Amino acid sequence: MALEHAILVSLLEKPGSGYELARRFERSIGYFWTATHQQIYRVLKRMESDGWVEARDVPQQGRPDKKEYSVADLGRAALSSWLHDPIEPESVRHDLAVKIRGAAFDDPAALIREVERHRQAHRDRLEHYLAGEERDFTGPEAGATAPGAPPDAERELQHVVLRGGIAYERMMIGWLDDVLATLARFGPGR
Amino acid sequence: MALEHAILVSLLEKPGSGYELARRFERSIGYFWTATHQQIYRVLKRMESDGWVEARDVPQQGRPDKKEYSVADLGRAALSSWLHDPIEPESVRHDLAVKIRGAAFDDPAALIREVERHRQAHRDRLEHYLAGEERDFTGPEAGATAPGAPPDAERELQHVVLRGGIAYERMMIGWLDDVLATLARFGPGR
DNA sequence: TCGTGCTATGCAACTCGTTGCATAGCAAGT
DNA sequence: ACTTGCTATGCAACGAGTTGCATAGCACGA
Repeated sequence: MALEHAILVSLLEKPGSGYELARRFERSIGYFWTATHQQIYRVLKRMESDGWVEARDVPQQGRPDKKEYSVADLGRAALSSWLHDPIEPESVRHDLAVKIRGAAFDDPAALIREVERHRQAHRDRLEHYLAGEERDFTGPEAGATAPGAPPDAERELQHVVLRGGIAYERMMIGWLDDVLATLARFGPGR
Repeated sequence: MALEHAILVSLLEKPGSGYELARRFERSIGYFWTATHQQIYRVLKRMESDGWVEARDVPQQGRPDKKEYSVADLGRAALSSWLHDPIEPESVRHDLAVKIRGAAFDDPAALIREVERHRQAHRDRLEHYLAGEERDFTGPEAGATAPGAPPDAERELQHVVLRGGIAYERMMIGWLDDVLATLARFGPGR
């Protein structure tokens, strides 16, 4: 399980509340990990009772109070130990691939719309990633780090992960084009 | 949930026992879906009691008997209805990406070996996929289907899914090279 | 004959993740 | 006054998926 570790990384990058974490998991962290607020609150609670993180009540004006979490020494140690443990390469789960093979026993042409919808979703994500790259990772050349910005290593590693997301979306778009061309060959000739 | 649907597709391609299904999930179906024998047995049982599949006892010589499952009408209908329902594009989970961003708070150089291990695993899978493609999808040209072989649509759709696996592995290898180059920049200069 | 290993099926306990629902403060529009 | 919507946290129940263990037949080699 890596959710706790994803939370540790995110809190090290910047402390925040459960709610804030949930929103990050819809954006930058969401490039490679997803979680609902439920799961985040539950895991945060466990992490707090394990001494991995510490909570601090922060009153806010115009909004409900929040609990701001930050990483404790035990959490840093746990992360470090996990980083040094080897993990297995992830196994894949593609509903869409099941559908594509299943289409052989139904109407292949009926799947075209669905595949087009997925292609569009991946195009949207790609645009979103590219906009984020433009915003966060272009501009001041190496060395000229803006004040308050994260140090070089952190920035560079965030960037390479984002490039992974971009490569993934580009690959998917190309493959879905291949799928569409294949499905088209069975639509009319059926 | 698509496990039941993945099982339906696999049984339509060829009837088989729970054990045989588990092995297919380690090979061709495993390109895009994984499941342990536990899950398969449990789901098969539910599917049988729902009337989606039918079991037939098959005595074997030199081996324990097996229960061979095949798809019933209700199962075919359930698959068809699922195929016509839209699904959400899958969300991603990459432990390795968590580690890479986490490396900013530890020793980036220590991650190099792990990334190299993953790169090798993806190279192995790519080789495996390419061998499968060579074996199953080259040779007799379109139209000249061998006797007993699955019909054109089934074959073509299996092939396009395999091409997806190949594209995925190639993308991963390329990205992991990018990751290694990035990590290398922080190893010596740390 | 004893261990190893493959086929074949299954139970029990657990963790992970999702969904539905509930609460509560405050802002802004109608 | 009422509704809508955002921040913020949480419970309860369920379903999906993993892990450890157990059983049993048979083959094969040391």
